[in-house]
Amino acid sequence: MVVAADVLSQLRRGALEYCVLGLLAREERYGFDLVRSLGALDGMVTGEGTLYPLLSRLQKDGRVASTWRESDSGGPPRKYYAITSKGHRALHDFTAEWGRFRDTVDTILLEGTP
Amino acid sequence: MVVAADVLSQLRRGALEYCVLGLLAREERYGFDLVRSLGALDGMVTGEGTLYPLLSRLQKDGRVASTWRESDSGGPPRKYYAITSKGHRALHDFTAEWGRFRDTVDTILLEGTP
DNA sequence: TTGTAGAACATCGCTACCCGAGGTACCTTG
DNA sequence: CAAGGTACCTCGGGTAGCGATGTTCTACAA
Repeated sequence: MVVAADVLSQLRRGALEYCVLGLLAREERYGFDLVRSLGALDGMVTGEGTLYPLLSRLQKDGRVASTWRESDSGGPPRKYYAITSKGHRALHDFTAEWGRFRDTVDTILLEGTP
Repeated sequence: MVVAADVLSQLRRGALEYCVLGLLAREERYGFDLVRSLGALDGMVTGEGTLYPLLSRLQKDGRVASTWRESDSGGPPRKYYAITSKGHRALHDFTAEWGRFRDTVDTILLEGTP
């Protein structure tokens, strides 16, 4: 029963998807690289079993587009993902939702533990 | 396919539990009242089908304790929930986790959409 | 040449939990 | 007594994160 890990696992739900879009909004990325990047961020530890299905979902919904490209440093080819205009719109909408949600949670937590 | 509602539904996961603890940290509450209070908060719309199982879980884990009390304005008896010391500790720990998680998401979203 | 290691992709089954729908009991009011 | 609001609860479905596992490709060492 690893408490903190489980708590974060639930917190990531819904947000992780848009964090990936946020990273892709800056530059193209391939899946394995995203796993490592997210793993380095506080509270965003993920594995491939999470990210690959997530990326498939994003592509299926047209929020990202992918292109295969050879690795520049050996190894198997990489699948690069780029955000689409639909993805940009989704990210924009989520950012607004997130702001409201975040403020609500902050208010409840801070007023609850004075 | 109601987009915003689904997004929020996922976001609430994990956080809702501690928002309830946060509300209970201020004063005792009964379930139905919590449903109405949360419904009035931005991004926290919930139903009884969400809240009652959640309260049962909290009690099972010893983070809240309940006492039946008669209604002071007619109607069926109410089950009042109070936060326990274990609940306070859990809330405290989560608040720290939440702070880190929130900042990480904020950073990614803001840097992604300049 | 073989084999070992790492990079990079993918899928499967498990689990947690949010949610709508439905159900029961209590009390007041007409 | 019937109707409606209050307040409790349960069930089934769906979604998404996660560990385990598998596959392919390249580089490099023995």
